[in-house]
Amino acid sequence: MKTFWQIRDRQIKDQERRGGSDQGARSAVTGGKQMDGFVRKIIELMTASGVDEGNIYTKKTHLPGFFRPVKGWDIVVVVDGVLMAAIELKSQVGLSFGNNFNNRTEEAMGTALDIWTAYREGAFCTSPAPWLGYLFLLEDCPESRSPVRTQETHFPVFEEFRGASYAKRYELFCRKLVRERQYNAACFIIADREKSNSFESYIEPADDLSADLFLSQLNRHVGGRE
DNA sequence: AACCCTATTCCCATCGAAGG
DNA sequence: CCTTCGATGGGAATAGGGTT
Repeated sequence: MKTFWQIRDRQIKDQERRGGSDQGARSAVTGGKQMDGFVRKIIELMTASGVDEGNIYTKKTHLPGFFRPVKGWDIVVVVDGVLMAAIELKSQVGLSFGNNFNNRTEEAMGTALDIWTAYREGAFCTSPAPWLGYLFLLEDCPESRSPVRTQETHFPVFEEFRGASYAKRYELFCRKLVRERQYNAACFIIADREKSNSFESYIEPADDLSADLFLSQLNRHVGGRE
């Protein structure tokens, strides 16, 4: 968590120094890399449990899609030409929850549909079904915890969305991704920037979306020891 | 009328592949 | 080797509709 907030701050400073031109807090994100700390940690845990580091890729991770030619994943594990796992990491910070929630959900659903269809069409040759993971980090703040009104102009929305905050919407989304078998596991974390250095720098709102469960399932699949 | 929510579009640093 | 091109990704400006 500390790395995440540090990198955000650094990106802002870097761009100011260059005479930055991004709008608002965009400077903190256009440089990417925010999730590098999580990437490192996940790799660390996989190698510690017996996965050869040479089989874990964070660059050149493009996998074929069905609806689009390729999609680069954050982490891909390939052993002897067999696709073992692919992981996406996402984060969202700031106030524009409505539009960005919409964007992230379309993206995650689309990515899953794209790769599973490609798999069905034999894109991964003799590979058995890969393990897909989705990790989402949301800023913990009043705006992400406040209820969001739902518009029900023609038909009622599903009950679980009524009075749900964006944090709740993301939690439901992650859970549904797993239960609909779009991803094998999902991890949902919320973090308060003010507590970036404290012992309680993050919260895992749901047991079924915990980091622990996510990582142990990953390790089990890639064949490492637990 | 003020406010809130959603959809669309744009932003640009970065990286890697392709082209010269 | 250098330049160009294209894709990526988290966020916000904007517009438009609805709600209170």
